[in-house]
Amino acid sequence: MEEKKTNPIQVSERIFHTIETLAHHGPMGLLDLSKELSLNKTTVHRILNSLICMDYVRQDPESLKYSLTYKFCGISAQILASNNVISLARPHLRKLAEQTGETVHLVQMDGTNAIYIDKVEASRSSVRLVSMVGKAIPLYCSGVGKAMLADMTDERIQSIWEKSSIRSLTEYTITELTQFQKIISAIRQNGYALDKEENELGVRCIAVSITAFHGNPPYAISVSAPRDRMSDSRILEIKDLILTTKENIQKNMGVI
Amino acid sequence: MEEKKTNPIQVSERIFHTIETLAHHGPMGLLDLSKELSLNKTTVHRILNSLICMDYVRQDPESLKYSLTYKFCGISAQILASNNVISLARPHLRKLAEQTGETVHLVQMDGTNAIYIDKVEASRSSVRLVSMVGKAIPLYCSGVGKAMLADMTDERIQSIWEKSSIRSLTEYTITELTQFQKIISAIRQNGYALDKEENELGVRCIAVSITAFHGNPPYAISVSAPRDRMSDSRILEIKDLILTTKENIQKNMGVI
DNA sequence: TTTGTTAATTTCGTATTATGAAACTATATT
DNA sequence: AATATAGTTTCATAATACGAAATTAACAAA
Repeated sequence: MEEKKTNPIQVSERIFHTIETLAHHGPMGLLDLSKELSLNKTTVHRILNSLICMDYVRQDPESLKYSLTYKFCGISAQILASNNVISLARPHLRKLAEQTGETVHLVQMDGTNAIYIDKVEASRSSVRLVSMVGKAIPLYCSGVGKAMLADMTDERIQSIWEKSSIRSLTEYTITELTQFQKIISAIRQNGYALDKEENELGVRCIAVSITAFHGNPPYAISVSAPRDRMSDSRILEIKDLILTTKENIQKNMGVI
Repeated sequence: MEEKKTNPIQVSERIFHTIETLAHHGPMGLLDLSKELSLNKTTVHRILNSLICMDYVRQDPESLKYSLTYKFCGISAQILASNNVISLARPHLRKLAEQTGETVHLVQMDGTNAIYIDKVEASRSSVRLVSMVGKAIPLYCSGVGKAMLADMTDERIQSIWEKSSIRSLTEYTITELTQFQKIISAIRQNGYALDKEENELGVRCIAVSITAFHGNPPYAISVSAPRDRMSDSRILEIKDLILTTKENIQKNMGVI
């Protein structure tokens, strides 16, 4: 039984709760915030002023509401810029997006989630959620997640399955381990994974893992499209393109 | 004389210094970090553990080095997603990128800086810095910055000029206020601003402001390209396209 | 104008909390 | 075996963050 250590700095916990709440709700007033956080309003006021001092929060002089500044985006940009896998994979993702005419994603495994670290939108693709980059998606219900899991041992997969909080996101989400294991074997045979509206209704995607080298975490790429543009026959076309892209990226990364 | 209030929470200051240092340096060991921050190593260790508790920092079990997690990118993504100007402008930026074949940026004014809040790369454009989004650039030495400044009063411009820390980033950077004011008048006449390698050698760009409505901050868009592809005659071609884009975005935003 | 209401801000005595010197552990190096 | 280097843990104490209460500000109703 894993027991999470308690946070050694009380304010730290409170500061980041404040930040996360602001990120989630958008601009908020002091009282709303303190109610939401179950903290004394003085405490929240002090925290906000501290964040304002450092330019992470700003208060609108009109409405007096507090909100996060783009300084967080600056930190995010630095983190992403230091990831050379992104710049390495980028040209290949572009080519794939052009070939398929659909949106292409690059994700990195992180705990029980996959995190979108890059995306290339094809010009004809429909407008989807802006700036997915940074968003997390559970491994068990995403094409990219399953593609990465298929590279791991069955024990590892089961351990991750148990740590995940399995929920039906759509009527197609797989929530039984035995069924999931069958799908994993299929992925191992085919070399690619599918997501048929398991995560979001109306969206299908095809994904392959990128075999990482030495200390790197697992990566995966995917091509996503509305169901109507992603028939079973279309999947077979894209399959070849995405597998070639995988080969090219791995060659470029120095994987044999 | 503006005196910055001292931070009302000591740890808060220290926590964000730690985060910023990690963002800048990448993975670091405890002693390196504590030297860099001029803090007791126990203090830094406690801060890091607090951040690890909340999953903002991870320690590599091999090298024992600490680094930031993608959780910051998640916060950044939420901030950007809540900005409806981005999704509103996106289709127009795409069209412009396609028409020009060059990289198009959307920025938002923030203090004495412009912040990149979106970008669309054209397929043929050369690979530049990955994920600029979130990065800040000074107003005085960027096309987008000058485009936004030209919309303001001369007093406001001077006040921002004085607050900025003017430095020559390249041999073409303008560092004299009188010369700068002449350029601003030219922008007001032409309706667009230029950046001829004032910010980065070899890169030229053409920019226009987006007139914002009610409480919104100023925005601007730009087309950037290597000097070779951005001759004076090419600028005249792009000028018409970017001015039309400006009109279209403003119509779409409800500005008359 | 006065009264009531709601929300943000400031003050200040005090309990709590973060601090950091020192001790400890682990690993590598001479 | 001794020395060096880096990370981790402990604990008495000084410093800090806490929050109840008072204050200010803006607005609405009587």
